[in-house]
Amino acid sequence: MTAKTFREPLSRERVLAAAVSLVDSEGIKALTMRRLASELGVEAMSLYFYVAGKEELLDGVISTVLDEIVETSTQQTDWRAHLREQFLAARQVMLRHPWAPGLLTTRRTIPGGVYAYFDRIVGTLLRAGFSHHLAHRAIHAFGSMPFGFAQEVFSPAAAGGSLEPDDAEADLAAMAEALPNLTAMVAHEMHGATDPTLGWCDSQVEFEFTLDLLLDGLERYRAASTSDNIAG
Amino acid sequence: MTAKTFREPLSRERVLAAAVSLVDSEGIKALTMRRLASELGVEAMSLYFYVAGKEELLDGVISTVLDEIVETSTQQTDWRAHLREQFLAARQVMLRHPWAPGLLTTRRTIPGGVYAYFDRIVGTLLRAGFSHHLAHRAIHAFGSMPFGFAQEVFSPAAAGGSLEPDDAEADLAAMAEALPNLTAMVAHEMHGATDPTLGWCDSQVEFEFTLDLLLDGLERYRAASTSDNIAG
DNA sequence: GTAAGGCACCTTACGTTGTAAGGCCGACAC
DNA sequence: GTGTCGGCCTTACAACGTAAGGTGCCTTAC
Repeated sequence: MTAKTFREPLSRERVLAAAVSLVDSEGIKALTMRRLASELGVEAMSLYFYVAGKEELLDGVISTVLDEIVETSTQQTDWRAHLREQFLAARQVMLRHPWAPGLLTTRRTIPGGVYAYFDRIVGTLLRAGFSHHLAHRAIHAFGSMPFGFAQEVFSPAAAGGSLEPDDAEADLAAMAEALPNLTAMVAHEMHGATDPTLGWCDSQVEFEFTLDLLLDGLERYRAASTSDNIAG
Repeated sequence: MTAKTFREPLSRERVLAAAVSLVDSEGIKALTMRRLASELGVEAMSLYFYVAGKEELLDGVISTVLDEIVETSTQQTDWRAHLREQFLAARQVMLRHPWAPGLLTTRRTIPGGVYAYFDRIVGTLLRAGFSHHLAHRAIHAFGSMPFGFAQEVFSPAAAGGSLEPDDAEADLAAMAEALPNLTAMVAHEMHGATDPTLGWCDSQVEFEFTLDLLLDGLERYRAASTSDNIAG
């Protein structure tokens, strides 16, 4: 029978999916051609039939993750609610793949699908009455918000490392002296935390705060430009 | 004579400085232990006398760049003007080392000096009347602004790559069809550009726009909290 | 003087990586 | 049967980070 030796034929999709789940479970450093191949029950060089090389593999991995964002849809009609939901969904995707932001920022080519994704966002803005000019600025203002990782620049755990900040908290008293403002802030925040189990910093809340700060600020510009009829 | 064979002794500073200038001139991929060593007229293993390994070398490179930011000072007294100047200076540093943002986001340990840097920022906010809570939010809201690379998530040239977006502009007509909003936006922006030589997108202007959007939004919260006396 | 010790650097070697070059084999065409 | 070709494998190589240990020179002690 062929059943014994039968093997599901490879495909670009299978390779990329395997890569994503490998990185999810063992970190970005585990993603080597040999390792990925063995994960698929295949030799390393066989992968080159489906991806041009390691770089293209990484681009593909990113695109696969981005597709997860694009697939999310929203029923919201108000532009702010729409983008808010969109960006929060993006954040959820990135929380599922904490390594993705770091990988994305190191890509030297813009992975396919990014343009289409941004086109949709610009479309939302234009339909809401944004001028092209203000839409452009809005895209910049959002920064990495569309990808859901605006203020998580430092998230060592996400990159697969430990959370220990370089011996910084070895001597807490010394830290309080060297960093009076920071320690005071943390102390106040811990004390005032509504849910102590969340720790002193709920990054979901912070994400939404920043998001609303930007959306509200842009709304002010939009309202002003449409009433002045400066819209481009 | 010793003059002929004399060689300036190595030091951690010299190694890191050489690493920075090597990456500046040839990109992050050129930074290998062997290459860096040869740049210093030395063998690869000799570097291990000054840095524990490649990872620690990269941490050191980042810290060296961050030091450039910390060294900048400002005379501004208004909190907004102060932070604005601070962040704009950070941006200038990052423009000198376009590879730094990408490297920074991949670090798994928080390089030394980052805490001190943020402590100063928090101090500025507290002195301006920010509550600890709002100061905390402000830090999050700024995202990567303190490092000067908020909206430059995609800057392929910065990573040492080419600017070609993956064959995307191979067929401009097809692109216009697939990405109507984006192409319309670019078209409008190019037409309305005050200085055509800058291209359609002056990222310095965009950086300042976003910065002011955040600063103005936060100022509204600050003013409200101090007048309500919720501060603290 | 000379011997000891150690700093600063070098030599060699190993395992791992990405990938170029080419081989093998079953499926299908004629 | 013979050819063609898609799909996967074998072999090989250069470059990487770095462990282990060696070497030469300078300082210090006596």
